[in-house]
Amino acid sequence: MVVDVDELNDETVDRLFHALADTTRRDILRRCVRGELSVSRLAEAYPMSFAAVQKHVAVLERAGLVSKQRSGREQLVRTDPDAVGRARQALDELESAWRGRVDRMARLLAEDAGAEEPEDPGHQENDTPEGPRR
Amino acid sequence: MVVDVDELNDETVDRLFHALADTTRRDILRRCVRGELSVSRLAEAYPMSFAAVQKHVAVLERAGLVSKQRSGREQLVRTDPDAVGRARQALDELESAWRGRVDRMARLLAEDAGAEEPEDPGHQENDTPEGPRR
DNA sequence: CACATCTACAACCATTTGGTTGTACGTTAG
DNA sequence: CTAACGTACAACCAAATGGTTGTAGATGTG
Repeated sequence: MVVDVDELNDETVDRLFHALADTTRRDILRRCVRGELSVSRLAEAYPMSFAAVQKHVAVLERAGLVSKQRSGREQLVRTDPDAVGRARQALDELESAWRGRVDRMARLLAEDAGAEEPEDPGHQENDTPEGPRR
Repeated sequence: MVVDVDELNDETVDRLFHALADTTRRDILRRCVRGELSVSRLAEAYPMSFAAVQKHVAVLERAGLVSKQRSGREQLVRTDPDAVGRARQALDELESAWRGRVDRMARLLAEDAGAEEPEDPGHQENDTPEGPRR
């Protein structure tokens, strides 16, 4: 769903996967899919304090997985339908390296190509091996 | 293929996404796709110590994303082609929550149903707060 | 109005994470 | 055999994470 051409930079993907790497947060995502829920309503479902759930929602929000909308004194949380699409895209970019999706693959492989290539879109790499230690 | 009916429990998905939530580790995955690399070879590519890279590889290994195979005095790392498939499956399970229903109508219905403890088809209903631990 | 709710946020604490250095051990090269 | 290499692992450290409690500000309700 209109998720394709975006460039997902490292920080974005970091936040995305980090947000997904917690059972409680994934459960919050599932709950807020079928309808907006207030934070306090959410908090009732988990064996932790309101503040803790608030923090989890904040993590999801910074990752772009949910958004909050004020309604009176409540803050309604709803998951962004395109969000999982972004995570999927990040996986696609990984998977394409060996699943043969040629279009993205070229750029990903170009970063190294077995020898030394000046282009390094993904990661800072020591073209001059300055010695890993120290 | 060969990725379908597996049960992905919470811990597994936690480890999977956590392993993916780091730029260096994702880069290691990409590098080890095109061929096995020894850990020390990998370590040359990053501005950190050998031991640090070793730890990253260990995280990827516990997540099932790579496997190591001894070859002489070297330990060759290669990524598991099915691994990203497992991550994708975890996303599928999230996405199916709102892929399987007509979005806007679902939200309208959910406003109502959500107010009275809806059954939770497809996931562990957490209405009894005993939920995820860490 | 008084009061209960819902939220925001700060301060604090224990554990984990991501990095370091140092040491030990097996394996290959000279 | 000796030396260099590749690895494993322990000990240590700073910072982030995930949780707590407490306080305070808006907002709805009697």
